[in-house]
Amino acid sequence: MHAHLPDGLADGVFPAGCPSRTVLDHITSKWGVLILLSLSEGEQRWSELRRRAEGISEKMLAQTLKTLERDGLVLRKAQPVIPPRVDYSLTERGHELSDLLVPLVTWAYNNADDIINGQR
Amino acid sequence: MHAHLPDGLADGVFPAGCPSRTVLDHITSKWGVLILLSLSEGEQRWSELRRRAEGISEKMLAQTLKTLERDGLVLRKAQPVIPPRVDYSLTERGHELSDLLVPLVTWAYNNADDIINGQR
DNA sequence: TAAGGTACTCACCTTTTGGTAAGTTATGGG
DNA sequence: CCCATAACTTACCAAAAGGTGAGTACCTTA
Repeated sequence: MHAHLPDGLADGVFPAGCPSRTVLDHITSKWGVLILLSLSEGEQRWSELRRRAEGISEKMLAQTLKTLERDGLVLRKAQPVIPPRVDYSLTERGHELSDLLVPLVTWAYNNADDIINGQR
Repeated sequence: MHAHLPDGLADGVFPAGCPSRTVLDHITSKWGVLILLSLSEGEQRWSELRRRAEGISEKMLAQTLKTLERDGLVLRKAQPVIPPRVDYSLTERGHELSDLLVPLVTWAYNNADDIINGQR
């Protein structure tokens, strides 16, 4: 009936030093989720990402993009022009992930009001 | 081909004060995810949760469980016995959510090594 | 009488996270 | 000559998250 955890986590124990903990932290970080989701709609420039992930600071945008790029989830294409132009997009792996993230965020979006107002 | 965002988020903008931001923060919090996942395997006691979400402190366990309970995702059943016995389980809404969280964590678990070692 | 078990809470302190404002780069346009 | 532009980086500071160790409750068992 319900989804179940992979064998390695079957007993529900999540080892503290496990790489999956680190990855989970990256992909569930506040700004990480928002950027991944934004990019799931297509390639975008730095300034566009800033606008779409409303409230993010330049510092956090840079930091988050670097982490996602190192993780092979986001691709950075810089054009050697002045003023600079940099396009960000999801890698194949990033798409795999965002396909799982989208239903989650959609659920959060649909249930947010009920949850915050303490209904049901 | 790819999953897409709900209409309210169609332009990829996530309003800063939006309730869905708050909910997203709760359900993607480091310990929140782990507890939700652990409970997806069935009802558990406080001490069992402590053990399974390896590394969590009592303070964070209490705090996280309170948030999840307030959000209507986790049910707290306290039995009036000494020593105390409290059982935690997912609500229906909690199950809906964990069904979306499980594939995400499974993906993270399967890809963690490649991501951390910078492969692909 | 004293210790043990369970599920907490609290006060205090450290660590991490994140914001702000300034600086950087190189070129084209006025 | 100088300002605007885009995509950053840096230093500094404030805020939030989180750890530690102690304390609490109450009954049961030794």
